[in-house]
Amino acid sequence: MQTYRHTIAGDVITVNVPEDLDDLMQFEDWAAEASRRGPIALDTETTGLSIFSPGYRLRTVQFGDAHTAWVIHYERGGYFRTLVQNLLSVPGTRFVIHNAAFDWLVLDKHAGITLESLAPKTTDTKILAALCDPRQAKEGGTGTGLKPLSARFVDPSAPDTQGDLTSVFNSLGLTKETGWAGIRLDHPTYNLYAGLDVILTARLLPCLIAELESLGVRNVLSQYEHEIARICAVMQRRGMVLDEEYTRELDATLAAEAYEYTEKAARYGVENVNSTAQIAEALEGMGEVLRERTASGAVKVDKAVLCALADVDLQWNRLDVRKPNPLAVAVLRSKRAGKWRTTYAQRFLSMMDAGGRIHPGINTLAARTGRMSADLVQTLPSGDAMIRRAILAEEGEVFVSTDFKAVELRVLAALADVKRMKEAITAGEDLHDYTASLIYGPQFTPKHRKLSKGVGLGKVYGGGPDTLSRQTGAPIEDVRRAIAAYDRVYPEVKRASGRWQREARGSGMVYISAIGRRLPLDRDRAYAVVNYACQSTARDVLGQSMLNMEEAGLLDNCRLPIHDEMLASVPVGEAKEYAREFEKCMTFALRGVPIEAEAEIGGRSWGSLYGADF
DNA sequence: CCTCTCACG
DNA sequence: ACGTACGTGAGAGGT
Repeated sequence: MQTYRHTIAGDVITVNVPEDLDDLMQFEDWAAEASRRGPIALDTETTGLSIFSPGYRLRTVQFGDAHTAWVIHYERGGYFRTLVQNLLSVPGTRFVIHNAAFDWLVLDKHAGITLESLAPKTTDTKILAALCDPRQAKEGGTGTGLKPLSARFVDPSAPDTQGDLTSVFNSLGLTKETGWAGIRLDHPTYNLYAGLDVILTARLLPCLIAELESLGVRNVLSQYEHEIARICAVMQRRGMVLDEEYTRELDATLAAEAYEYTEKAARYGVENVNSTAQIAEALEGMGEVLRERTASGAVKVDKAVLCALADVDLQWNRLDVRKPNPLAVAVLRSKRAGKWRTTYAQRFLSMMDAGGRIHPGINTLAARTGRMSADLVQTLPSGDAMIRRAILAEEGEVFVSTDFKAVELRVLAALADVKRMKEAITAGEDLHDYTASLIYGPQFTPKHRKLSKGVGLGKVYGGGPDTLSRQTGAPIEDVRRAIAAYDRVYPEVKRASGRWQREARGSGMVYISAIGRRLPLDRDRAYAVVNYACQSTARDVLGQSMLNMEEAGLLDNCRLPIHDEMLASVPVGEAKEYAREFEKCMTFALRGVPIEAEAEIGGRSWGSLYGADF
């Protein structure tokens, strides 16, 4: 047995690293005893973060309580492996994990322990921490990482070992990326680090439970978040089919386009199309006047500035108000091709698993409002189907996308009890149509509706005329008229904003959402409470729908939640029936206000829902 | 590591 | 007193 001692919060703790069968039997005895006392802290060390990439390995599995950690070298196989699998399969043994979804998926994929079996036995300290304070560290919160939480609740010096391990990697000629796979399994710092993490997790649990108790956060909210985490982990494990051949062609096409326009930009003296300083200098040399500045005082050279010089709107439609500047055109095209290639095509290929699938990681509590985020696919272009075309439904299936209808506005109508909004919704009127008629009169066009949608949403979140006009492209006079009309028609919104801000000030600048979620406000932008309340409740409306989907047997079809939408893969012959089922799961009343959804049936590729013909 | 830019809801 | 859009992930440049 290798044994390490360390001090945490004044206590000497022990990290045991079993080396033979006798050591493992001691571990077994400890585990039997520890599981009777309470949940066992659990963690894994692996070769990296992309669980589904070829060659990925599970290296160690750690177990522990507040004073003792056991680092089991799973990679050695044999008894090391079977003992871990046995312990994780014992009925009734509970575990506490920090960021459980990651370890669930690692153990599911690489140790044969299904997430369906492990999730019901798990408490996730990251979820508990997010329910105490959902803010990231840079937003003024504690953050929800194990280290910052341990520093606050357990021991201020707890995070120091992290830096030690990075310097060990460096001293071995390894980096932050290669270190996890390359370091020797018996390296002392590696094992100490691995052991400390479970001890910190074990110590964090009672602190966070006490914190939640004192803040009055109900246990059902925590249980609900654990269900959502499990459901999203199932979707992440499934992943989506990548059209590899198409993606490779796309990569080549975008490379050629980027090359062509980078060359053109170079003729005007711009060596690097991503350097705003170079572009500004070259444009000014051509006689263009650049008036806009960024917050830090630099010349602003963004898409809006370049589009104006290229005589196109933000959707690249020709404006015909000036002669297009050829450098602006070249920079726009080169930057877009380059970004789309690296951020989408190449990233898809690099993240593809051995079966040709990609697995977007879902963070179920990413935003301060509780909104989820997904890596890899959250922000694929929607105006052009080229990128989404690379992602496919299952063989013999098609994509169905079911969207809520104006969910944030319906939530607002429910929360703030907005009379005319509720009447319009109940009467089956389209809220954005209604806004458009307020601004443009009954003869409004589809383009008017689109502008009105932006104005309507921006307005309720506190946007002013300038911002709303800039964001939506609607003329400023129209925006002013819309704002005046809004305040007349929906006076309850402003009143609710004031009331919610007062409530928050009375409880340490925290607004408590409809389901009891704590939403901290920034003192100097308390008006954001309207956005927080709507965004957060809309997130939980989607969360409730996801529980409904699992109940209806649709979880295996679900692929990705996207704020107000569920993307699903369904058998081509039964698409209509599935579409109705998804709509049903996303339809219910919120304080008497109907929440409704509409399914769109596409083809095999995700791009088919955005205009692609496949 | 911070800033800027750009993609989405 | 008045007015303020909100929330993400990701790549590249520059300090």
